[in-house]
Amino acid sequence: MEKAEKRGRPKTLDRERVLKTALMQYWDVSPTDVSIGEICKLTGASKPGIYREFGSDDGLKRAALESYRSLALLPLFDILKRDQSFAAAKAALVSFTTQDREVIGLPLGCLLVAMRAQRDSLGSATGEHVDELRQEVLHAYMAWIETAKSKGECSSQIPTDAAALYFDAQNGGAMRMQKEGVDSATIATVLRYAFKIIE
Amino acid sequence: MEKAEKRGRPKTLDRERVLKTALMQYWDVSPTDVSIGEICKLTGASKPGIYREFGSDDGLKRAALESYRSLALLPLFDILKRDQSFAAAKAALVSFTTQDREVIGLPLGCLLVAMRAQRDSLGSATGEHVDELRQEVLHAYMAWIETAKSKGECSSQIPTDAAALYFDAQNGGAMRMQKEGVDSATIATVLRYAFKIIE
DNA sequence: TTTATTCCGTAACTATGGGTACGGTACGTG
DNA sequence: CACGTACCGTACCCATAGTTACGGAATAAA
Repeated sequence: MEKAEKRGRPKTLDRERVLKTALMQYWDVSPTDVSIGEICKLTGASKPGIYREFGSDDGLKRAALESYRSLALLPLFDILKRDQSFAAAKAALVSFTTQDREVIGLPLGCLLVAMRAQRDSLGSATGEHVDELRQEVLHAYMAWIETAKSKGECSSQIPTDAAALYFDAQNGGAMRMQKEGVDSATIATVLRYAFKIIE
Repeated sequence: MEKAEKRGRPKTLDRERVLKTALMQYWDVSPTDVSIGEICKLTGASKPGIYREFGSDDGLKRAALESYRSLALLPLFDILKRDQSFAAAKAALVSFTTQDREVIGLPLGCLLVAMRAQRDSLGSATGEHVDELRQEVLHAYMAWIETAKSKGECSSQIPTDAAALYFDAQNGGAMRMQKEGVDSATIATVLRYAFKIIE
């Protein structure tokens, strides 16, 4: 229904493989310390091949970040949107954040957190997408908190936007600790204390 | 007593100026996005001059970080060591963290936080100093918390090391928000909520 | 089989940045 | 005034990384 026999030389570049490899490298190493050449070595692709597919280094990073959204951000949004008590959601956040990454084969830390820290060293397309995702995350927290407030499960004392920044900061702190080698149990302890405050 | 008239051509390189310029650039821009050449342009020094004085890029960064300790970390330690109530210290931390940087002529954010985020891209001397300062910060928090516990101003429920990580994470989050443009009032609100939890 | 088409990948180009070789210069000393 | 000393800075080296020019190869259509 789609792979109609096209003219010309067949494409051999494995887009998915390049994209996944780039994502994992950016995530595991650092978005600014992985070169196109490195991705080529790891995937067997050629540099012009990658440029044809993604346009530029910026384009590849942007595409990888978009993949990251599907892979790591959507599950977070899912927890926040799920119909459950505020306390249950907070507990789910703690487990989600501190789950054993090795078991699921994903790197430590958070790519969005890393990219935010290097916002100014990124290309424009990637940088702007970072901003968009950050807004999306904050909006998700806000919607969640508003719901909790309306159900009376969360004090209306704290402004919703400040609370969203607070939760986002806690998550960012946890991701950083994870990357720096703090054990999951300690991170979970810290998070549970952090999440007690808003209730 | 010291500046005995030495033989040879007099030194013209202004060490303090280079050091201060480097510190401010690393702090304001990013420790990994400021080249030696840039420092030269800004100070009028020559590259070999800087290499003679600091040995390497790593040496200059390390020296700048040490300056940062005196300038920005010591005041923090001072607050934590001061003989005051736990609540007063927390309030002092909030004001210290959210003080108007423009007034005192210092960049936004925290150089140590930025360097921790790029730990692996730094030279060995700088990287190791980052680790040392991080330990020093955590120890300062721990000593402070232990004192508060002994005075009964802080619950002994939470493990001291987790509490130290918690305070450090809050400070890091605040520094990041500041750098991303969140206004001081909002940051202060977030911090006050964060600091309520431990009491 | 020829042609149009589409993608391939080697081998460059260019810019940046850490680092230094080396001839020169400004002093005190004899 | 010549000599030793200590620092100066131009001009270069070299590695890395983003990017592309270009000749070639593989396919469908004519």
